[in-house]
Amino acid sequence: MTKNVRRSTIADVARQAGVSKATVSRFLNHRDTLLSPEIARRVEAAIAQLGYSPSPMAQALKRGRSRLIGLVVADITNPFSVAVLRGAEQACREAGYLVMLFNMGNEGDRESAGLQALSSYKVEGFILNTTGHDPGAALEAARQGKPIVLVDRRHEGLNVDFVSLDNQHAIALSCRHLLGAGYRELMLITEPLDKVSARIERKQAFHDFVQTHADEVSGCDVEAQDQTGLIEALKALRGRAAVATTGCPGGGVPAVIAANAVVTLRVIEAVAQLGWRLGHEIGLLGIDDTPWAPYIGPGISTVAQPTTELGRLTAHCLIQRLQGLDGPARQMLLKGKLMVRGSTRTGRGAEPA
Amino acid sequence: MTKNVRRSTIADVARQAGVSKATVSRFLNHRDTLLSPEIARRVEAAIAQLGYSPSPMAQALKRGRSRLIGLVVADITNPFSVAVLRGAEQACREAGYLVMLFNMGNEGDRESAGLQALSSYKVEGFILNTTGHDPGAALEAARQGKPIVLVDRRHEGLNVDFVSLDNQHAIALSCRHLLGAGYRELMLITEPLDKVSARIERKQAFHDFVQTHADEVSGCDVEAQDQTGLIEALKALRGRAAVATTGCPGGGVPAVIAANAVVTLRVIEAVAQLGWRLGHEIGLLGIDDTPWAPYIGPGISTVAQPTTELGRLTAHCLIQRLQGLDGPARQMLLKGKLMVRGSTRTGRGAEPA
DNA sequence: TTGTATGCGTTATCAA
DNA sequence: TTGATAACGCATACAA
Repeated sequence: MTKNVRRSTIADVARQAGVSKATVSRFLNHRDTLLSPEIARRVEAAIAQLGYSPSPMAQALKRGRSRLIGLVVADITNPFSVAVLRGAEQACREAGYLVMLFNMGNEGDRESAGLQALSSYKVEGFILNTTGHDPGAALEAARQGKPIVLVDRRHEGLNVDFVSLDNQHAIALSCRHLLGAGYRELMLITEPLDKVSARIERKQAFHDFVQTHADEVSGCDVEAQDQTGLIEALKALRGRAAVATTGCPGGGVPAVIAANAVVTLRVIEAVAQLGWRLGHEIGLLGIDDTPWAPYIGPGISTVAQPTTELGRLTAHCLIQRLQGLDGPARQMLLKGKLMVRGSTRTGRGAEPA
Repeated sequence: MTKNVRRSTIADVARQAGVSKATVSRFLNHRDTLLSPEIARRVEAAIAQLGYSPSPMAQALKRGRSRLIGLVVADITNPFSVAVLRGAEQACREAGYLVMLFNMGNEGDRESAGLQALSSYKVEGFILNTTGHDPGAALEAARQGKPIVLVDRRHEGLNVDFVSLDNQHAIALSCRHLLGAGYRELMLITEPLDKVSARIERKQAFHDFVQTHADEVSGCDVEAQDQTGLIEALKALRGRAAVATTGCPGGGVPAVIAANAVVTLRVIEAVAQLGWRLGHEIGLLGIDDTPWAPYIGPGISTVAQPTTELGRLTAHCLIQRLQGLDGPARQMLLKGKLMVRGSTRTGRGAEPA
């Protein structure tokens, strides 16, 4: 009713229960040991009556720990980041942690600033989905023994738990599917590598596959900068495919693997501009499933990442470390799932339109 | 080099500068008044040497303020929420605030839990994008004088600053466009209203428009629950349109307004299942622009919300309140922007395929 | 203009 | 088993 709504403190509880603050604190933190049942009851009642709950701030000041987890993400615009964030936030919350968010908005050099800001709030650990271009503060945090878990992107020089899609597997899965669908001329399109580990790994995996299947396919890759470059690359690809594989089933139709959802959309745009039809003049398979993938043209084939799982797993790793788990850095790679749709249905078994 | 990396405190600075802690604190907080230049220099040097920065936690404990802003969002899965979050986080960061995130994952009854968790960290104010089904804690916070700003969704009984798309304008814009394109039979499809103000307002605005233009159009609305219900509604709509407007230019083609991006996707799916072509057998206009809208079928016409702006504006409102701005609750409605694409190009002036 | 002392809400170290 | 009491890092009323 009145205006004075000061949250009750440990002192209030102590007074109400007729004991000392120390006793209340003990009840809270070491309930099991050292407590006469009678006093315990009184304290418990007082806490209930006053609706008391300890101030995390004061606890943080005293203990140096805060029940806070810092989450810094390179670009919250990226739907993949959001999906991970979602899983991680949920898992943290369930474990009694709150998430402090720092979004770098793709300014790679602000990473240290973010970590420091978060550090000053005594976050207990970090989940990082960043480039690692600005690793100073991360190394510092690691050195101080603050647990860090990386999602999706490794940092070189930072040997900590790492959770990610199994990129090797995802690419192999994609390539095998395209092979099975009759495509013989493949191209991987990624954003500029820019030292982002996921991009590098996907490209490497693609190279590996093409190398070990050199008798069946040929492949190349492009780092898509601008839309005109992308269009040129696609034209060149189709030229090669026509020459190389005339007579094959599927008649010289090439296929593109888009290394993430952003690229997928750009390829879709380019193909539209060229007036080609997905699944006819060109095959397309995108890494990252999206809600709209089924409805573009004949449907876009994708490899779906288990995004929420990735987020949850990341949080769990961190929380285990927070609870004292020791041991070498772990690496947890989750498998992607192939979603076959119309954009890769040309070729063997399908009649060209 | 060594392991002991204790952040330096105000006491360290004081010792280093040969002054008292109080003096250092004064330098930090009241630099302008009360300071001999000589001492100021010494303190400043010491701070620089030690790389000192104050602990926000300790400050929060002392002042009751924390440079923290609590952001609670109904469902971070929703791209619109993310876009707003992005703008808000950015603006907060620029103003020296950090964001604590609480995602309710669409569990409407956890709102109070979120506010309380955030409150205990002494966040200075709240940005809410929630249903308001569980308003207890919000009312409590407001009563305590903690500023709250609502985005996109009003809470009844909570008379605070509110930032949103101008729903009335967006719907009128949509309707006028459809009218101009020759559509005469309109239908608004929303998610179940569920007391969500944005949905209610859009529906109301639609009714208003239809009423005041009763001589030109007829319209109805549907709350889409499941996919089969949606399909039935679409069939019925097309039936009505065929009967009502034979002979009209555009020949009895109806149009649908999808009240948000989620609904848009569901309509797209339903239309695909019916084997209709967007822009031919049916018109479609969605509220919320998305990166994929141009590439579905002939392109989906949309009304784009200025999402980042909404987020930034929301944060600015809150920060103004934090800086002491008084006065009645404000309402800031931003205009949406019409993006015309192929899904609404049938009708007058366009020849049916 | 500067320093001393106190308290913010906890936890932890001592005695009792 | 419990209770004073001293920190944690900072801001401020008061004294100097």
